[in-house]
Amino acid sequence: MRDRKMEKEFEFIPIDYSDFDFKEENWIKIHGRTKDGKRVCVIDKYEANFWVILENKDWKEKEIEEIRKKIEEIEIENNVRKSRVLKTEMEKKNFLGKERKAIRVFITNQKDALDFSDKIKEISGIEKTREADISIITKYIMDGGVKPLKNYKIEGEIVEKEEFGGISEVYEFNLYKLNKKEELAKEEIKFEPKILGFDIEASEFELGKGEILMISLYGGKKENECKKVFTWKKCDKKQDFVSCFKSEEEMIEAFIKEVKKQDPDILAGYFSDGFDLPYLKACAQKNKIKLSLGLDESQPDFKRGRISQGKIEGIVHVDLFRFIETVFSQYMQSETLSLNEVAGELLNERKEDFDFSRLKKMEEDDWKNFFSYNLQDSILTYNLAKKLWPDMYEFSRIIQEPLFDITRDSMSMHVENYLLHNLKNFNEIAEKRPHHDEIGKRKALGKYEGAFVFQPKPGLYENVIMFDFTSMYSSVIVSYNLSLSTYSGEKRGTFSVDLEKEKVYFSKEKGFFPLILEEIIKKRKQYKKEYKNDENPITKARSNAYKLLANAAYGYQGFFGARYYCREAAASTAALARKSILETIEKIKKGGFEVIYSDTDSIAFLQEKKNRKEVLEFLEKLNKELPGIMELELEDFYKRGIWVTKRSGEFGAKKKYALITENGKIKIRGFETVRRDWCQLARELQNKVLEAILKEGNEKRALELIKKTIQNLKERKIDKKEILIRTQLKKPINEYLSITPHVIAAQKLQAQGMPVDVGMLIEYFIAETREKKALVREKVKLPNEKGEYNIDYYLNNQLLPAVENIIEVFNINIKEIIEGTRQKKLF
DNA sequence: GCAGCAAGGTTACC
DNA sequence: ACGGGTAACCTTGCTGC
Repeated sequence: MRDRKMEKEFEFIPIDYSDFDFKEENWIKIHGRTKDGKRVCVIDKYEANFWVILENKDWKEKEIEEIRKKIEEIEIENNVRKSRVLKTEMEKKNFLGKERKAIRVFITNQKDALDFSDKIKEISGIEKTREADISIITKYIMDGGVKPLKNYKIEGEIVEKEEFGGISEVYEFNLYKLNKKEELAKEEIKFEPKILGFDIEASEFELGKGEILMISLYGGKKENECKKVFTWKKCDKKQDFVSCFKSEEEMIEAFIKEVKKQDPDILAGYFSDGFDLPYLKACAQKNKIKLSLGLDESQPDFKRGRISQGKIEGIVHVDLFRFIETVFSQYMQSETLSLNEVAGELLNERKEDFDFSRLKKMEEDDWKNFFSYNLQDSILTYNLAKKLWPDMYEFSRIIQEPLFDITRDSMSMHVENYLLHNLKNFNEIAEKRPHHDEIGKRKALGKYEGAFVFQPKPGLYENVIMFDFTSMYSSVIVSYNLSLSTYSGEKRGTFSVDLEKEKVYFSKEKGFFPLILEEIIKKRKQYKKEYKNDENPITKARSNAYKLLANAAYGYQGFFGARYYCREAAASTAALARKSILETIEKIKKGGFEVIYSDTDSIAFLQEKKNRKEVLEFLEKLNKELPGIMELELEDFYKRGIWVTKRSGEFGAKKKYALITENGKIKIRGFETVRRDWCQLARELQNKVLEAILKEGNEKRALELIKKTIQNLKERKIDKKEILIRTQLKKPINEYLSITPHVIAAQKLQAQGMPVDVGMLIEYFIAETREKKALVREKVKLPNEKGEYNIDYYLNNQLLPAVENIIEVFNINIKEIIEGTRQKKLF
């Protein structure tokens, strides 16, 4: 029979993963492209299994046979199906670094693994079961399946229409049952995905409440291949990208048809998990049509989660907002992650303006603007997706998880998945994910001591040098072997760390977590070098992915939801990092330098009379004395630096300083200038004041700037947008115990009929009031409310606090200056 | 009624 | 439920006089 079947060999890029059950088997469906860009779907059988770890004792063969027999007899029956054990295999495995006797249990359906596991745990002699809680696709890849976005040579046979209950019938291309696969060398197939950006505009914000007014779709392999706005509202024939339809229903169907015609690999939206896609589905349902975007004609599937995840079969739906939020936000300058700001920062492109208050009285020109606005959103989304493609691609290949998950997982998940996919190199069985009660216990343990921060002496300094440790916490974990599997209750052959209340021990034998992390750090170095030799988006993304993984490893071990959570390891990492930085500070002092500041992994000190060569030689000497892979590097030489006092007390403020290099590059940390909850007026003034002082080395020009701004404020010359204060709403309005100005502003917003959601940035200003009011919140007004800004407030609560401590460095009291009585105090 | 401090709250640094 | 601790500094809210 078999030789009559069509066998074929082709090169293949796996892109999207899903699974299906057929009879008593789990199958993985992998959508992808051939080398020449044709769509194919490869299906691969997954032999569902998990592990049983036997108690640690001398086992007689007969006893084990009995246990295996008991396991093999277990059956599970639920509403959906009946499952059974297919076979068991004995293997020598490692669990948390220790050799263990383990039974691999093969079952008919991975989705029932936890149920089997529960029953098996009742058998005596069994210590625990593991890997029953790993998702089927992750487990398939862990067990040697086809890895996402790697290059393969596949030998397979065409799935005929009558096979597998007819799954190939709905497809317009071939499905192949995988017979043999071979992973090809690095990037033999140059793969550029076809991306489409999409965006909808609706009449109401609440899901499905209103109508979808228009849908835009933009992109292709090249720009402009698809450039469309679908609408059923007033159409202007002059806008050739607009297609008009008779109803919402027809518009949605035309959109689906266009997506099918374009046949993209990636459909990208911005906040589309939370808005565009579920809205589309709700409106399709309202119109009694199917949103059949999937390659198998299926509708998007919304997995439950904090925010739903919209999965489309065969096409990777990427919500760029989520990817940026979880992976990049901490490295971005943008104060919000709105499409406008993010596109501004990453692409130097902006959204178009549209006045939403026109929505109720739209005229022809308004519609024209609205269509154009809607199209621009899709263009930005497409351009962002193009820009971030190298990062998604590298993350997916390095972590070995499908694109869909890669663009949604948190950093802790990324670290965990990287570990899971590398365990086989250590013959390790994976640890389980903590249950609810375990998470509760972990959270209840409370905080442990963190980083050391040096108390700076306020002042303006010349020639400041900054050293910092490269990936400090990660290099501490690696150098001291700190992890769950190396954490030891015994003292023999161990290394000890003194924590606040206890002494903890770690084995000297290298554990898999520090070893995997060491590999990550090595690769980061290697690819950083590769990037420097060959600067392109791919080498940059590769180097960056390893950097992010290395930086997240410490947080992972201290995260209560982690499989490899180890509070002792996390606390020890912080303790040893503290010890290390304190020792280094002492050495720098002994080297004849004055240390000015230090936070966690960096040290700032004065160059004194040493030249740069001597400083670098000193750095080299320090490095030779550091343990393991720990490394200190030169961050930069600075021409000047300023540290100020706290507003309460005379001490130097931590986490607030500003530096300038010889080239005039300014680095500002912690000051109000970089805080978004201060008004623009105060931030800009502070920024200019810092710049003037750092550039000129004295306060003269800074004082002029301050006086001028205060004068403008008093003469009411300040534009409203400069005095707006923006604060994020962190929880629902009614949960606030203390009613702060931004809560009042949010209440007012709600009263105006605006949607108020957690996470929103609330804008307001402090206005003059007729009667004297004591509390700030009593003077709060929304930007669209009439009223004049409160001069007293902006002077005393915004401008002065922003510059007072900076000017104080020169022994000048700013209040006296502005009152005209200039007076220098004796120091 | 008000000073002084604690607590709540947000956003920064690394 | 989806990394950590350290720190500044705002406003409100309470206590005690």
